[in-house]
This record gives sequence, structure tokens and C-alpha cells, in this order.
Amino acid sequence: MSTRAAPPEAPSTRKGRATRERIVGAAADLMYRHGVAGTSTPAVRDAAGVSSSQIYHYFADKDDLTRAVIAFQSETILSNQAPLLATLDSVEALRSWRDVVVDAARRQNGAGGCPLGSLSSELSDDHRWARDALAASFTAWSEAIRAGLAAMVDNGTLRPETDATMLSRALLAAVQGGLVLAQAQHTTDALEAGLDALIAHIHDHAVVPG
Amino acid sequence: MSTRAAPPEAPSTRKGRATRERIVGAAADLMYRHGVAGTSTPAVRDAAGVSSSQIYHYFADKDDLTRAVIAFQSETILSNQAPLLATLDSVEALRSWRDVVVDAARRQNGAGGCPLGSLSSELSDDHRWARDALAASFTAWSEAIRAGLAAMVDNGTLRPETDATMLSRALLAAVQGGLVLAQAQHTTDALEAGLDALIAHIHDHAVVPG
DNA sequence: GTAGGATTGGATAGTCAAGTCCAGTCTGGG
DNA sequence: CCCAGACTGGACTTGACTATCCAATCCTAC
Repeated sequence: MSTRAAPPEAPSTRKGRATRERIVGAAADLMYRHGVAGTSTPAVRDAAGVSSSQIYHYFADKDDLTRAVIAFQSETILSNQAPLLATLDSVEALRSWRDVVVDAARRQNGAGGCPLGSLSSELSDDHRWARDALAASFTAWSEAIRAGLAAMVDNGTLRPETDATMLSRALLAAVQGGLVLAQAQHTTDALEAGLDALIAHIHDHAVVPG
Repeated sequence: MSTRAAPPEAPSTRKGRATRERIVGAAADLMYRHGVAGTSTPAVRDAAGVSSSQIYHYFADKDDLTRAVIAFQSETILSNQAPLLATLDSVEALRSWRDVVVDAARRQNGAGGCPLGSLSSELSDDHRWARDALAASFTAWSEAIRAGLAAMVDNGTLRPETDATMLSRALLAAVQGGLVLAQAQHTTDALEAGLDALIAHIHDHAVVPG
């Protein structure tokens, strides 16, 4: 219930911007590995190499810092995914997108899950502001997939009646669920199964050449 | 690092068993709604109508209580799912399983997500004991789905070469991912899209009658 | 009914995190 | 160079949570 206004997102000096970024980066890393509740501001302070007052100089409170972390992770993921999804022009390209996702999960044995998915699972129920931001990110992600599939319809790879919206939702659900299961099982089996089954289904809808 | 041994799971008196169950039930409910870290032992004490010492009489510490909650939720979910999955004998039966899952999510607007998925997302990275228990539950769940699909192969509904193992993993991933997205988006769109796409894919593999 | 273990109540120690305060240092425009 | 405002360091307050302790009460087997 603090009435203190949130500090501006971009500090006016170069040094200030660097400090703010260091704090967000350290917090994002810790929150990814240990959750928001499992990340104390003292831990962020040490990891970022700053002092307590810096954190509260740049952020109104821990919720405000968490907000910045959500924005940071959304930006990171979407900017990583966008180039891959913007060039979907064949089932082959879809498969290589799948490989990137699977490889990323495999590289860390499934640990961590999806940065957005983990944040959502922890925060969505109790914090409206977090849920809204995360829902928007998921929608943007799903929309990027949809646009990629739509391009495949446009270029004649997929039949015109393909429901790109539904398939993009299904693919994102498979990614999220596959990552949740990978986290517990330390295997990408479910992630691969989900994506492969859906891609096979999409392939069945491909326009048969000739 | 306490050296105190965990108390036995079943207290020797009727009253003791009832108290223990009340504590686990209250803790499961609170942890489902607010996460494990978001659930304090005082909150469990009040919700269960017991006093602090009861909790530590029946459980070695909060981790031990969390362990009991994981077991409770696994048991609850698997015993709810088992009857539906044991009778999968047609694509129609698969669709009604889908409806049960979707309706359950819709009834609470996606809030909460999957009790096991939420626990896993919060605990798997940091607590080996939790991850192992949750991985086992997910495996059992997936196996129940696989057995249902295998029955459909056996009775001739699905073609013999159907990969029931892979499809069961894909279905579970769709459920988990769909619930994660439902939690943020307050919509079962992704859950429905994932399950419907997979069921359509399975339907494509059904033995064509006649 | 009664002894002895099982169960219960509530106070409390010890720990740690969130957020505040203020004095001191840096930075950049004039 | 100089000053106003931006930035930094670290001690400190407050409050909550985990876990313990021990005396009192309740069961149940005998």
C-alpha cells in the first residue's frame, strides 16, 4: 500500500542505466532458478553487486522489480523466437523451430522450464498485474506462431482451410506443457512427443505436391 | 538439518488420523491457491483449526508437510483420472475425457492450473525429493493414458502401429501446457486447441470402419 | 478406572526478509 | 570549475515465519 511512485524505467545517467540493468538481470536469473518467492532482495543485491538502497532507488518495491523481470523475460523470449517464426515457409522450417526449442530444453536437462511459464505459474493466481502482462506475452508468442503458419498457407504449403489460430495455440500449449514435464522428469520426451505429434498433424494437412 | 525423524504417516488413534488429514487437506488447498512458499504454517494452522504444535507433531518440518501434500494431490488426481482412462474404447470416450479436463479448468476460469503442475514448477528445480515424487506421478498419469490408448489398439479402434507411448506423452503435455496458459489467459482456448488437435490426429489414425 | 502414551494449546526463541533513512559521492550542464 | 540533482553505501526498523518447548488433556488397552 505504499504511495511512493514507481521510478522511471530509464535512469537519466549512463551509470544509472547500467546499474538498473544489472539489477534486473541478476533478479531475472535468480527468479528463473529459484522462483520469485525464493529470491530475496538481499540475494539480488549480492548477485548484482549493489546495495539495498539501489534496488529501492530504481524500483518501488519487490513487485515493481518483478514487473521489470517479466518485461525482460518476455522481451528476451519473443526476440529469440521471432526470427525463427518469421521465416516459417515449410514444414521443414517448422521442424527446425522445434529443434531449437527442444535443444534449449535439453541443454539444461529441462531445469528451469520456460521463464514465462514459471513466472505465470507462480504469480498468475495472486497478482493481477503479473497475470495481465504474462497473458499478453503468451498471446504475442502464440500470434507469432500463427503468423508463421499463415505464411505457410499463403505460400501454398498448407491447405487454405487450415486453422492457423488453433494450431498455434496447440503448439504453444505443447511447448509449455513439454517444458513443465521436462522440469520434473529431466527428459524432453514429452516436449518432443507433443511437438512431433502436432507437426505430423500439420504435415497431414500440407498441400500434396503434384 | 534437523535430525528429528519424520513421524509415522498414520497416527495410532482415530482422532490423530483425523487431525493429520485435516492439516494435509488445508495445506493442499492453500498451497494450490498460493503456492508452497506463499503458504505459511500459521495459515495452515488457522485453516485446519489446529495449533502450531500439531503441525510439528505430525510432520517433521514444512518440507515433510509438503511431501504429504504432493502425495495427496497425486492420489487425488490419479484416482479421478483412472476410471475415465481405464474405459477408453473409442475416440468418443477420448473426447469425453477431454471434456472432463476442459470443464474442470473452465469451472475455475483456469485459476490454479494443475495441482501437480504448479507444485512441480515451483519445487522441481530446488528440491530433488519433490521432483522425484512428481516425476513418478506424471509418469503414472502418462502411463494410464497410454494404457487407455493401447486398449483402443487392442479392440481395433486404432491401427496396430499406433505409437501409444508417444501419443500419451503428447496428450499429457497438452493438458499441462493448456492449464498453464489457462491460468494466465483465463481461457481454455489453448487447452482445447491442444487436445482437439491431438485427438484429431489420433482420429486420422483410427481404423476406418467397413 | 487407571496408567502411559498420544494428542493438544499456546507462548516464545531465533532467523531473515522487506523496506526506510540519511549521509556521502558522482555526473554533467552551464 | 561548480552546483543541483542523480546516484550509492550500509545501518536500521519492523514484521513475519519456522520451529521448539513444556505443561495440560485425551484415549485406549488392560
